[in-house]
Amino acid sequence: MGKVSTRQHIIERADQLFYERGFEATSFADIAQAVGISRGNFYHHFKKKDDLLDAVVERRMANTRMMLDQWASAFPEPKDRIRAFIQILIVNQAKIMAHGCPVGTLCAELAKLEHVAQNSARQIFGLFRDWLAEQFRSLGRTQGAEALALHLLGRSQGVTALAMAFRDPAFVETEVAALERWLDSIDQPALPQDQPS
Amino acid sequence: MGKVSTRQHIIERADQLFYERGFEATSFADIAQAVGISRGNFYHHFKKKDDLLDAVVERRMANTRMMLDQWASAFPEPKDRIRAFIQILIVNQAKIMAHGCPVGTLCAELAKLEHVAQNSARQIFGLFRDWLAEQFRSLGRTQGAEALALHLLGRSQGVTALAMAFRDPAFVETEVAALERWLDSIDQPALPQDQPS
DNA sequence: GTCTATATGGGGATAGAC
DNA sequence: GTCTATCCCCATATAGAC
Repeated sequence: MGKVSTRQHIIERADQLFYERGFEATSFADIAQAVGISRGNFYHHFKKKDDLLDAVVERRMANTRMMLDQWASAFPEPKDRIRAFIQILIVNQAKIMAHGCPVGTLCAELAKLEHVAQNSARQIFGLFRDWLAEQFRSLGRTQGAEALALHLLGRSQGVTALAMAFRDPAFVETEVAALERWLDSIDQPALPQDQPS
Repeated sequence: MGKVSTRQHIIERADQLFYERGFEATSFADIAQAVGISRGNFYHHFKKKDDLLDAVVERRMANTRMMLDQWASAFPEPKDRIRAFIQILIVNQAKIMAHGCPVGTLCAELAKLEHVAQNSARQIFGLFRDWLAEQFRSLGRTQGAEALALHLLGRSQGVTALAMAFRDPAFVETEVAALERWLDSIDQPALPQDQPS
């Protein structure tokens, strides 16, 4: 407690800078300066930039899991849990208008670089997809749960993309309201006690 | 005719490479090689990389205008025009899964770089927004036309984002079908001959 | 207009002293 | 674990011959 390790400190700052400026555009000099260490010290903790990227992706995975667990604890109702997901767009509105979605923009950048870490980055999306699908299943949508999850994930990605381009808070709020109406309109079938055939 | 100017050739190749690899990740050496000229010759045509970016954005603007005009000529019905927009996701499916949307990914990259060309890039989105809004207005949606346009633009951006991350053709097709159902469900009010008050 | 140098700077990465 | 010093490469950009 109190003081985090230098390694952890590097990962945190790199996470932030990769998000704000992008992976490639962030140099070791940038991170070293943000952390307050020399560039040389850097290589004691991470041999290659890709190693650091792996650590950052791992951190984001862990943080995502924590956030999803927290929502699950805080909200017993699946719809409230899904609403919490939608509300990220409002809670992080300023950051999203400035730098987009951390997951989406990283995946896009790594795809263009044909970077090996593409697969790990996509798994963060996978966490959201699976968690959302679980909530839709709890709502009785046992069949199309994954499609619903991907639909919602896509809708939120679309909002972040245009939020970044146009920087219009009103657009974000309009779309969030539309998403919440969409969620409310999801029919909640009676619990299937008897399953035909 | 026949042979395009070297300048034009550079712009075309840069356009393609900026899309496939990203703006920053594409070097003059890459473009020079693709065009088949020396790096030195390059600077005869463009003093700075940013000048080339401007030219590429201008080209994309012009190409977008041409495409929209072409759709307007080919389809008299607004719904068919909007359908043509939605169908880009199918027509360019392979490229989108590999490199995303050319406009969205460029805007995202420039936003992170805090690049001055951000404003020009966003105007490409503006072309789509305004053209789509006009189609919705033709459908009788005189009030919420722009919101509908942004909604559709956002939905399509969301599809490209997840298409790039998951590379799942089935997802794209499912979402395109959903978008077409959404479009069909847009009520087409009777032409407002008498306007209250 | 096109080429071959070349200048200059920044990036990732290493060696080795403390 | 942290530092300074350094290597090497590649990027943008320039100068000047053809």
